Parts: sequence; C-alpha cells; structure tokens
Amino acid sequence: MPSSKTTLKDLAAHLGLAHSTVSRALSNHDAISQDTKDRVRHAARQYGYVANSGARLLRTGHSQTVGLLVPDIVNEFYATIAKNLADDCSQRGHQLMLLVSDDDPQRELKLLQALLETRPAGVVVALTAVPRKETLSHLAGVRCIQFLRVHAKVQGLTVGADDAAAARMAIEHLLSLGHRAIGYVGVSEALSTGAARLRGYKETLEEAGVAPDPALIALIEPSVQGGARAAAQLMDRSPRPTALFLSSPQLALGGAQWLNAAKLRVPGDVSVISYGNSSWFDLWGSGLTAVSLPIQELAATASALLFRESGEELSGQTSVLLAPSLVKRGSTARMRA
Amino acid sequence: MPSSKTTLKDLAAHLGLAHSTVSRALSNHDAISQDTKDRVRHAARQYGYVANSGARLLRTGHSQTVGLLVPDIVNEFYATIAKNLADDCSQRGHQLMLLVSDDDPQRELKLLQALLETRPAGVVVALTAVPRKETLSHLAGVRCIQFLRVHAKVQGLTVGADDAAAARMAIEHLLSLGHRAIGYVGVSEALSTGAARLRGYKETLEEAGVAPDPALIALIEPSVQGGARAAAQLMDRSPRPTALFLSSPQLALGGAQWLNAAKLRVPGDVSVISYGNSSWFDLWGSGLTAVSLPIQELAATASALLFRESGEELSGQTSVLLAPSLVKRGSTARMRA
DNA sequence: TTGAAAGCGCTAACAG
DNA sequence: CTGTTAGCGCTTTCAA
Repeated sequence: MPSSKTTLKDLAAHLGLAHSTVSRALSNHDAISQDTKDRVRHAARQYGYVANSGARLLRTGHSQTVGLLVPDIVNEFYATIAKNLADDCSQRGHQLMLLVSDDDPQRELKLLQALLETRPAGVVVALTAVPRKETLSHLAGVRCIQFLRVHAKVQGLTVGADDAAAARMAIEHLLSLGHRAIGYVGVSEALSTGAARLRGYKETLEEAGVAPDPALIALIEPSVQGGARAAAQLMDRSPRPTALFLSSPQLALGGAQWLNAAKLRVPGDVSVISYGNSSWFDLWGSGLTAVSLPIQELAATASALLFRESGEELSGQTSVLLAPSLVKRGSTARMRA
Repeated sequence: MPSSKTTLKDLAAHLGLAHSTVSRALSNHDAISQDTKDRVRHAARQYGYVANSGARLLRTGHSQTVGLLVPDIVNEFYATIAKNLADDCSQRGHQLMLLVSDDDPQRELKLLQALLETRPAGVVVALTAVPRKETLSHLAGVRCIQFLRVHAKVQGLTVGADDAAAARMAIEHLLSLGHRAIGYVGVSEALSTGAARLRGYKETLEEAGVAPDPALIALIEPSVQGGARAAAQLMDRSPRPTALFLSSPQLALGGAQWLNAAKLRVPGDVSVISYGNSSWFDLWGSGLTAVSLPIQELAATASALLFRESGEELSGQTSVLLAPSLVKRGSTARMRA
C-alpha cells in the first residue's frame, strides 16, 4: 500500500532495522552493506516511500533549493536562464524555485522572504530598478548571482552583457550608413541596463560630433505596448528620425508592430536596429538588424557560477560581461540623400 | 545583528515570552494582544528573523509549495502558465517550484519525486508522451491539474484546448480556399495533443471527400529544427502540396524559416496556416494565418482550478476544453488555377 | 557494519 | 491572553 505517509521508521520496522540504518542506506552511505542497501531500496520502492524534505532541512540547516528571481518569465531572456538553471539543478539534484516579481519591489521582497525560509543553496536574481532595502539585506545572506541587471549594492558575482558596448555598436552601424537623426527607444535609467544603453547611445553620437537630441529619446516601461507608444511618439515628430534604435526585444516587437500598422517602409522610410535576440528577428520583412546577445552563454555562465565549488573562489565582487555582436539583416540601409 | 539563524526561541527569550506566543503573534493568531503582536513583529524585523519552512513542514505535514511540470519553459505556452501560476501563488502566499522535464520521462520522474518531498499543495503538469509508471502513481497522491496535454490514466482536472476542433478549423479554412493537397506538420501521436490534431486533420479531409495522403503527413519532434525539416520534406515532394498546416508555434517557426530560406512565396507558392499564437505571427510577411488558442484564459483557468476551494467540488474527472478561433492573415489565399 | 539517542525549529493541544 | 509541553521525520554523532 504505497503512501507518501510512510516514514523511515515504518521502513525500519518492516525490515527489522534501525531507522538510522535505513537513512544511511537510502543516502548510499559507505558503511552499509550492499545487501542491506538493496533490501532497503526495495522496501522503499514497494511502500512508495518519499522522504520529508522538511525534516531534512530542519536537521541539516540548509536545502537543495535554488531560487530564480526575474521580473518576467515570458520574456525569452529570463525563460532561457530558467531553462539553463533547471537543467543544472536536475543534474545536481537541486530544486528550482521560481520567483516572478513583475517588477514590483514589494512583491519581490515577499518572494525573497519566502525563498529564504527554505534556506536555499543560492539564488540568481534580476532585481527591480529600486528594490526595498530589506531585499538588499536579505540578499547579503545568500549566495547570489546577479543576472543582466546589476545593483552596485548587492555583493556577489554578476553576469551580464556589455550594454554600453552594445548600444555603441548599434549606433556606430547607423552612423556608418549616414544616419544622424537616430531615435532611441529605451527603458528607465534606474535600471542598470537602461542606463548603460542610453550612455552608449549618447557617447557614441557625441564622439561622432552629433549632439544627442532629447526629443529623439523615448524612455518607457519595457513592454510591447511601451515599444509601440515610443515608436509612435518618435516617428510622429517632424522632421522624422531616419533611424531607430529599439533597445530591447520587447520594445522592438512593439515598435515593429507599430511601424507595420503605420505602413512605414523599413528600411525605406526608416532604418531599424534592435538590441537582443528573438526568433522573429529574421522573419520580419527582410530581417531585423540587431545587436545580438550571447544569451545562451550568459545563462549557462550564470548557472555555472552559482554551482561553482567554493574552492574555485573568485574575488568577492566579480563580474562577467559578455560582448554582443552585430547581426546585419535587411532593416538597416544607407540613408537616402 | 540580523541573521537568518535567529529562531523563534531566540526572539522569545529576548522578549521574555514563550516561543509559542511568538509563533502565534507572527501568524496573527486571534488570541494574541495587539501590543504583543507589535512587539514581536518589531523584534522579528530587528533581528532579521526568517522562519524555517522545514520545521513548519515537519510539524504541519504539508507545504505551501505548488509545482509546475512542463517540457519546456522557453515555449510561450508554458511560460504563460508559469506567469499565471506565479501571480496566483504570490497572491496567496504559496511558492512555485519549477520542474522542466525537457520531455524526458526519467527526468520527469526525478523532478516529481523531489517535489513530493516538499508535500506540495498541488501541481500543474504537462506530461511527457510516455511517462514512467511511477510518475503516474505519484500523481495519484497529489492535487493535480493537467494542462494542455492529457493522460487518461491521470485523475484530476484537465485544462486544454480543443485540438481536434482546431485542426478541423484550419483544414476547413484551407479547403474553402480550394486547396486539396494539404501538408500536415505535427508531433507524435503519443502526445494527446498530437493525436487530436492529426485526427482533426484526417477527419476533416475525409468528410470533404479528400483521402488523406500519408506522404503529406510529417510527424516530428516539436522543435524549431523539426519544423524546418518537416517543411523541407513535404515541400521537396512533387507535386508539391499547395498548402501547409503547421500544428504548433515551434513547428511554424521552423517552417517559416525554411520557407524563407527556400525563397518560396507565401501565399503565392504555398498557403500556410499555423496552430497557436506567437508574437511574430503578424510580423511574418503579410501575417501568418493561425488557429489561435485562448492561451491566457487557459493558463488562468488552470491556475484557478488548482487553487479552488475544496468546497466547490467538481466531479472527479472534469475537463475544461477551450475553443480556438481562426485569425485570418496574409499567408493563406485561394489556390491558383 | 549496525544500533541508540539526541535534537534541529516549529505548531498546536491543553492548561491556566 | 499566555505558558507548557510534546512531537513531527530526519541526520548524525557516539557506541558497539
């Protein structure tokens, strides 16, 4: 009669063993005879024994739980890190707790508190722009990897993309095609990613002798709707920008939808370049030129760092910054005279 | 000195209270004075007290953990149910454990076993095509909602789309445009979804007096690469099919990429219709016609059912089947004479 | 190679 | 309204 109510003691009683012996057999302890292990495992299977992780946690003081805190799991970036973490967890016998903050600092705090109750082995986080103070202090007590978004106040390792370099790459590409009136659609500077991209945009323009025009900069929440609204705002001006840098895949999606709806021709009426990767980038028109992130590699790196042996110490505050690359497709072209 | 090593007893000692009183204060028990609650909460905050969920689980016998078992979290369907579940969990003070099977039955079993160790409140699953027997028996002991994919052997509620009706809708659309040689790209019949869609395809053709041609049916693993390969296989035949039904968004992505690469014109050379929803469907060419799922509604329903009060009993084996709808875009056209 | 025993931190029944 | 007490199931010494 299989039942998850069976305990170690039940098994032990059935087998005429001490429950400590059963425990050792199940955890494959050296000092247990193969015969005993076999008998125990058979009985466990027969009874449908399922260990109680609570008892283990209580005894050992820590769990095999790993947390992943992200603003949005539908976003391909975060889904990819989730996939990688899940893979590594299942290989190593860890569990993955998913915390979705929806970019709400209060919710983020609540989720993190609940995670800490499990005494997790570690956590990978992409924090909200302005986290609660308690969130930060909670994070100080855990092994923590920051993914993409980086807060200076959080210690631990950091895995991200070189966002400033990415923006620079995008703008240099547009400049090389003769564009000067380049619109920027981005997210709040409160986000490390938003700040870095905007900085890259401005600096690159300035170095080329083009003064950044505040009217060509639209900062907005990182949603599809936001992208559409920002594109509308920029393209409805006159004179129009001749090129657009959409600084995230979400924003790019909204922008692309709006451009389609507005019947603007790309790159005829406006060149468009995006940041990031999405499956649809090579499907839209003649392809959407983009500065691509090594997203898979970023995710794999974050996961590997989380699970690294404490032997291979990296200095207290280390950051891995991966370089983006330009993928030219059909949406950018030389500016018409 | 905040530290998550502080226990209830520490707090109690500091406050000169019994630890049971502290416990009650923290869980907002009725029979505790407001003053005591305030003092306790203040002290807890001050000491950075974090409860030990293991001790609670050990004592109560159940956790607030909810599991989500899916084959692939990058897939938008599953990411959406994850988002919905995460939302509801955080509202109700539950935790979300993410189990990604990668469509591997053995891994699926391992993940489920680990989940059961937490004595979860429930689980939402999209099982592999042929799960291990133990997986099924484990599921019998938990509150379980099947999402999209349905196994007859698993009891509990079921939330899915009417896949047969969806395929029928797609094929009827193509038939009405004059197509007869309609290729089908789908997944294994071992999956309930794969079987239902193929059945809808065949039956609809037969009812229209068209004998399904086995050479026009490509069953393949549900990946982007699979979609590309299947499209190639079907379109390289001669005579070519004049229309293609791509029976999942993943397959559609692969198919679209292959058609682009092969420089086939859509709908000029071939009409294409897909199943499901993806952000890029209206961005590809003049738009990809699709039979759309109420994906958000499905996810919300599954989550709501999981959290339903046991009061609102639904009969033992109930299934919610939501209807798809046809979204006409530019990729389907009347067959050329 | 196995057994005996202690105790992790919490909740809840019972007592006051 | 608060205190006392027992015990959840497990791991891990220490003994044998």
